[in-house]
Amino acid sequence: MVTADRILATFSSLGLRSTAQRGAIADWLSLASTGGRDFSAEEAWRELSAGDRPIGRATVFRALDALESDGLVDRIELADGSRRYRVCGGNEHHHHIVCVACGRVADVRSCLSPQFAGQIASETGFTLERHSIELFGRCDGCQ
Amino acid sequence: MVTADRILATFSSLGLRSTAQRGAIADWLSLASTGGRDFSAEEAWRELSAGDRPIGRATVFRALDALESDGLVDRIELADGSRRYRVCGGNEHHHHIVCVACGRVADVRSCLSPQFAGQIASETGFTLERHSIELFGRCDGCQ
DNA sequence: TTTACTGCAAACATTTTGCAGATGT
DNA sequence: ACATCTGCAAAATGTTTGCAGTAAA
Repeated sequence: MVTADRILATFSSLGLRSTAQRGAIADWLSLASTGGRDFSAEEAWRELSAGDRPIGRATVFRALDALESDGLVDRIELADGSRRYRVCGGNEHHHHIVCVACGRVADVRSCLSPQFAGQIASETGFTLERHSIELFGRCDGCQ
Repeated sequence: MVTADRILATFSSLGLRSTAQRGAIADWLSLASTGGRDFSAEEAWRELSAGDRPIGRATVFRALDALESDGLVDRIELADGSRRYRVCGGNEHHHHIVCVACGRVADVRSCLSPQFAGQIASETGFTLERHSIELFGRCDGCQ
């Protein structure tokens, strides 16, 4: 769970000013984080704008970009090509598993085994630099 | 390497008629397959249309959809969200590694270790159904 | 008072859709 | 003949950009 203050602090550490809009974004993201919720940029913008005081679409996109570059939020590219975000608090390297029934997302710490890179090298001649894994399954509630 | 005939046969096995356009698409894809090349739908359309006889954009998109549903071509969702295709001949489950320097793509047969699913289950409570892995590294020529 | 931020609306890139006419079976 | 395909152009989607005005520092 990531507090609004921490998000605000991240903005500031990126050299970005503290504005009312970023405040609203921080609040909203903190809530999303508490719920373990993932969302699209559009979705975030729509919900933020539904509130008392609307906010520009571009503002939300730009904020999300900034936070993602910092690592505070993760961008998840689903297998169908849709792009989603998730507040992961800049934790160390991890992956995500998406429930095919209810859409819930959980963090996964397990990762490629160390010998995997060696296997790749001998199989393809490539050296491995980065990887992204998207997992799909069923959460405990949906099995 | 996948022949144009095989692609045509795939169309037909999907209950799709054999048309001049699908013929041109089969030829082009077969060539791409020989070169181990990956491409976006737009790219395929542009090159196909550059030839003697232009072809409709939607036609190419629809053909690619059909072939992908059959598994003859793979859709690769890159980490930046861009979507690419690659003729993989309906081979069994595999992944892709993309060279960060030259963009070359290779097939990777290595996969998640068998105990991975168990690890996931104990860690998250999810059962694993599917996964997609995108790997990024450097090919032998670019190291 | 300076510089960054915001909102807007337009641009953008890519994909999908509806439909009338062409074409394969 | 009849159902499917095609091409077109329009709509849709989701994101980015340029710019003039607003607000933080």
